[in-house]
Amino acid sequence: MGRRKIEMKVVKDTGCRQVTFSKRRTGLFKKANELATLCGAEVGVVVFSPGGKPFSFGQPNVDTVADRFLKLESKSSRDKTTTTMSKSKKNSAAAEKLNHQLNERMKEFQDKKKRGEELDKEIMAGGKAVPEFIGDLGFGYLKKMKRTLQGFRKTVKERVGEIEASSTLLMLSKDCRD
Amino acid sequence: MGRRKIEMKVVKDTGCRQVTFSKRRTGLFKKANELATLCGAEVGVVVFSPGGKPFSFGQPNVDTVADRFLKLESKSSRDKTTTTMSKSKKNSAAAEKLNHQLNERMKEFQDKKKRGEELDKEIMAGGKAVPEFIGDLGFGYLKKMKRTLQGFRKTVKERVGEIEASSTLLMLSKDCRD
DNA sequence: AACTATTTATAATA
DNA sequence: TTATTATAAATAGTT
Repeated sequence: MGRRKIEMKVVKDTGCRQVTFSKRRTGLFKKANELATLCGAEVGVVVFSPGGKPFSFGQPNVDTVADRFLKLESKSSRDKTTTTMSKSKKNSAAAEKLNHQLNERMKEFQDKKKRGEELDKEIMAGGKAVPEFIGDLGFGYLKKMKRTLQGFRKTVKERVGEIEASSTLLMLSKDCRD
Repeated sequence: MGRRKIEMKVVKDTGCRQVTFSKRRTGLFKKANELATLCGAEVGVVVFSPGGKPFSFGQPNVDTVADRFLKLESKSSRDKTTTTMSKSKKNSAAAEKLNHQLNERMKEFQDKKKRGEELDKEIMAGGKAVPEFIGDLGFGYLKKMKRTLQGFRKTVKERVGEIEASSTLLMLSKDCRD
């Protein structure tokens, strides 16, 4: 969207990143406002700069939207309050919750993927830089990181199994074949 | 940004407004993600459709960002980092940061995993409850969910491969064998 | 759900 | 920093 296409990774140059942050924050808020205006939707956006400075946009205002969302979340995690809902409504709500969780997880993984790529690049920088990089860390730290990575791999693998099971269940149901 | 320029007021036609809402919501979330990615910023977006359905995007996740913002009112913090670090210190710091992030995400993941298991139990409650549950959802929704699950599975599988690669790299280095 | 014709956002530049 | 401008990206109307 400019003179050149840019890679979707952190902008290295600090000054450039600052400018990009400022421009894109403005653009994001403008888009949020347009969505609210055109569709009569409530929209809340909160941005923390890398330096930790908060910026926000809200229609009708951020706090209202954030509160509404947070209350919704805490309510949906306590299903005891839904005793007056019809069964199909409850199921829909549960399904929506499941879908939301899946979306959240997908985003997490996208993020993990990206960060993993960054780590790889960092490690690989300069081709033979790996021993250097690792050399700077210390053995104790490396061992800890190794365990961390192993644990993480295990978690991911377990989760893959669970997802397989869940999705297979859903897909096995009739009327769900395309 | 389309065949014609449109007025910035609520779109009258219901169907058209629905389509606009969907397209622009997607666009807004994409922009939010780009801002977070390019600038290393935390971003949270919450949208309520005119019908009251909630949609959200968050980096690292909406609740965190929303909480941080809502609790901000009484606090202000700032930390200037030293720019005179040695290379090895910088690398250590970077690695530690990465590790910290990884740990944080693992915690998040464990939590989500637990919640997912609970949800699975809920769904499975009564043994034969699944077909019933699915019956209430509608085919269109199921198809969407199926695609979501398929996409998620693919992402997870890819990520497993990447994790393997990254951790193998680290583990291959000498002095890191226990 | 795809597909363009346009508009809009923005990366590089001044 | 602010303004300009050449391109990339988003999307309104269409199929």
